[in-house]
Amino acid sequence: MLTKSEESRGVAAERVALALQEEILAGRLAPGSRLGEVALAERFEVSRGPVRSALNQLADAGIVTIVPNSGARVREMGREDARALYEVRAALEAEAARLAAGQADARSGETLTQLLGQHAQEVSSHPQGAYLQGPGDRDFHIVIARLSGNPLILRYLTRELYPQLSLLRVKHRNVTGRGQAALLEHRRIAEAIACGDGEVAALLMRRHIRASWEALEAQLAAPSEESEA
Amino acid sequence: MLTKSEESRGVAAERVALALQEEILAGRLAPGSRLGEVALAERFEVSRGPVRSALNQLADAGIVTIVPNSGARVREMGREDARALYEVRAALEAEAARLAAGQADARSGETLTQLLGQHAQEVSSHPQGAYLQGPGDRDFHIVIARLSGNPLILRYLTRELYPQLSLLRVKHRNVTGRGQAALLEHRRIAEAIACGDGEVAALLMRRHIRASWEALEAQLAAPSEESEA
DNA sequence: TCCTCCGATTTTGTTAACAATATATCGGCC
DNA sequence: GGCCGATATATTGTTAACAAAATCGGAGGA
Repeated sequence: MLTKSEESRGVAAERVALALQEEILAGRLAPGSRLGEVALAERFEVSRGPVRSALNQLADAGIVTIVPNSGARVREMGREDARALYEVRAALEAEAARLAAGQADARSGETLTQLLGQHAQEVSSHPQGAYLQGPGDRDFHIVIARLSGNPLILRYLTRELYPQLSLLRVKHRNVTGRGQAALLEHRRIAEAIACGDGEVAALLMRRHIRASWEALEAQLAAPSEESEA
Repeated sequence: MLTKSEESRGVAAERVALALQEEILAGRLAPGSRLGEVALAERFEVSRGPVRSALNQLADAGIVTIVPNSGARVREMGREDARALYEVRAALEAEAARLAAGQADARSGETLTQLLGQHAQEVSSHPQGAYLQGPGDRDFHIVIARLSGNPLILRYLTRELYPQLSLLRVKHRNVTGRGQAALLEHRRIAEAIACGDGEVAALLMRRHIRASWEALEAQLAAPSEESEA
């Protein structure tokens, strides 16, 4: 199962899509920026065909919006978009936790506790720090999605939800910062999964993501946020 | 919010995608069939560009598989694919039910009971009949997704999960046939939503979909099913 | 008889030019 | 001076030709 095979269609298109996604998620292309096809084609030294394909991919990933006969722009996420995103995330990750618990073997719990050990180090070195932002936290959630044995969930998370979450964080730098609390919640989730208790794992995961949402929502209040109709 | 605006990109592409999806879900294009670009371009009297775009859309919807440098085929869904699909469906629709219950106003419950009244008529006219298959049952689930107030869930259901479910049913004609039971379950779900009891609504919805899965899985045992690695 | 290698053919990936649509600018009019 | 309409520009949608890759068939040899 090639990780990149699905819906790629071409080498150049893939290259452009990857590079664009990287730039958008790094914040170098601000939300709302126009993404003209000719400009992109020149920048990446390809034709407009692959650029078109790449833009469609990114539109599916949810980080650009395409208006027919008008063009593509970096997506602007409003408060309602963010809320909907976190609701879907809660549902899918809670399901992932439930399924992972159902398939818990000895190796699974070991993997999780080991991962959490690494995270504990990182958190203690950055006392009130990032944790949640980098690939650190994400790894925990992705590992659980893997353990769930459901490739569809893993695909949705990595290809749509997480890119959109990263896009959300472009506007609000250094969000969260609730590293300690998150780590503790991760521990309890891992424990429930290791015990094979799917119901508890799902419940804790749902709470964990809800807490993450509430932390973000607090920061989402002040800035000017308006989603166009 | 234009219903078709997202990720369409062009009129011809949209037309081809719609027509192809219709043919695939109607079973006229069997799973595994090759979808050569030139052949499709000639059939629809357009160039290969829109055809390519349409195939990418259908690949995102999950009803065709694209192998780079090789081509597109109508997707063949194995047992594991079906299981993963129903797991995701359970998670998303349970969440939709929960959210719908949380936003229950007077009008919502009325809409649901009215819809169920129609369904009851249909079921009684087709005693042991279809119900689940047509747009009949689907409407119930889609209405709940609408009531959830989460456009993302609605989008996933209509654009990815339900097309894939239809594709599953291509192989196994006249599946389910548990119309009476399903209708009863729908009634109880609607009741929970009308009462504003999100937890119960989510639980009942999850059970409902699990029952649907088990009915399908029973029919999935006999036929030769093998998903390529 | 089976395997391997090579070439021909078909199919996808890419490109550049053409057509249609939307956006912006400028002149006229109220 | 402000608003409306027509023209001009720029951008997307589409097409057809070109290039590269993969598949298929057959010839040659073990």
